[in-house]
Amino acid sequence: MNNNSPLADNSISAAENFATTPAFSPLYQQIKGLILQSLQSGEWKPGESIPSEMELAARYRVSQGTVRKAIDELASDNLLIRRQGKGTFVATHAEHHVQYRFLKLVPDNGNLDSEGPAQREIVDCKRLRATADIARALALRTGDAVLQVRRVLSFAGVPTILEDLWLPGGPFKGLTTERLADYHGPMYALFETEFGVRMVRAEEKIRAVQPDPTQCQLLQIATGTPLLSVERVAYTYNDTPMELRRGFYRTERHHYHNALS
Amino acid sequence: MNNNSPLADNSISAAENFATTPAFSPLYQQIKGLILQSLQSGEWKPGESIPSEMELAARYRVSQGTVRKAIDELASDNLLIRRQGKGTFVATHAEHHVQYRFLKLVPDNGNLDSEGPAQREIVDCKRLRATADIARALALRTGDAVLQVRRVLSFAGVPTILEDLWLPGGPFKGLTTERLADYHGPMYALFETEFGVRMVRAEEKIRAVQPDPTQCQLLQIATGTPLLSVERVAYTYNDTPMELRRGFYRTERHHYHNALS
DNA sequence: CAGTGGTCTAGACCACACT
DNA sequence: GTGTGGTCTAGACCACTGC
Repeated sequence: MNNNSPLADNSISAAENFATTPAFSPLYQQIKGLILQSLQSGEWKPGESIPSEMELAARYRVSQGTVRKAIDELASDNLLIRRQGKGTFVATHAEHHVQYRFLKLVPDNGNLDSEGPAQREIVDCKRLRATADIARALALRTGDAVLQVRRVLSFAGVPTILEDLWLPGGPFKGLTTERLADYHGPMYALFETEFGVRMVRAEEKIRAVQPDPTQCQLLQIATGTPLLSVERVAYTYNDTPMELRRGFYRTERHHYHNALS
Repeated sequence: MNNNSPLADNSISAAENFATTPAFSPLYQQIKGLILQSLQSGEWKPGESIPSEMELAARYRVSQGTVRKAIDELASDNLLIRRQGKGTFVATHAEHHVQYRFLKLVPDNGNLDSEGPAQREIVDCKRLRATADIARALALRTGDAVLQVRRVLSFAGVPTILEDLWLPGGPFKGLTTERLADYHGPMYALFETEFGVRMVRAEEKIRAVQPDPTQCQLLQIATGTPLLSVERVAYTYNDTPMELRRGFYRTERHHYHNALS
């Protein structure tokens, strides 16, 4: 038996796998896991192309079709991007056409691009110790070091979003106000290039809230204007939470858009 | 050439199709369209099973793999549901485990089921003529007959959602307050069984708003309590809008949950 | 047991992008 | 032209369901 195979013994041939594996896992799922490992380890970096289907098939000693199915799933999870004739690429937040991948706020007329580039103003950035609820969200312990960032996003000159972010201190060691302020582009793109942290998915909890005085001042709104509260936890690979974000959106001329199916 | 084929001439064989079609459309996409037609025409009804992959392959004169890919896409669009060993079924809103398929409001602790069954109270139901904005949303003309429904949903006895719905008069001829009030279950399930209208996807625009006095009274809230405004347009097959719904959600103990990827 | 969907393979050929 | 992903086929066998 060929123990040099990158796959576990039970997967060297499909037939063996099917016949003998107790907790059955399809070959393509195992391939998917191996590809995921390579993404995680940084073997293939965001924006780069991964090896061709034929190469991967040879590497994993399976048919092209099996690799294809693995890649298909990763592509539908938005971890990879297929481009016919060119190759398969690692998804990134740094490309212009996916600028606002996780931002679902859109103008009532048109789209965010039609309002020109967003102005990003860093209000504050400091290190502190995690409170209980922040620690829980980030899978840390209470008192662990975290980074807190407050910023305001404006569209067409109108302050529209106020956000507080909390990041785990470890992975984001070295992040400063200056570094944030100097960077013009999606924050998640900076996280990728500077800290090797790729946000892969997120969950949001949305509420309607009354603003407090500070929020009113930063967003330049009257005290009676209700705000959309958007609490997001963003995850890297392996469902590891890497960011807690509390956003407050003005919704007089914008709305949060969601497609259901 | 076999003109009795259910497929267009350019699709009788894959080779011909590939070689000669000007606006190239993959075979499996065409099959997908044909299956969609059968769903739309009611040949296969919600909850029923469709023919097996082998049968469909014979019917459309393609390989099982091609049918499979067509069904795969329809299943990922939530139009069909595959069950290994049993068959492929037409999706429906009438099954218990998909009760709240389009409702994204969940309790801060637990899920909607943990709060017991929702109480649905029909406040109002009347026919009227479409205003300009309602007509636009439903692809009707201003002044066309529409049905307006107002209802309140309560969870654990607490009124939580106030909704106004507008439905096109034609497809929903015969819908009355009584019929709605007597039906205990998801409204979209009633639409399926009584009117043959299957909601397939929807889009929502979400805002934070200040409630008006009527809303305060129906939801039993203080005038200062901000509400989540959720405006939904729901579509049947062919992207035909079939419902406009304006919901107002209380978010003191619930939140709108959204997963991003 | 038979019938269904699910996985895997091997091979052919097409569409697209680059050079 | 060469190499990439995309489509299609035919056949084998596995896993799950229900008779």
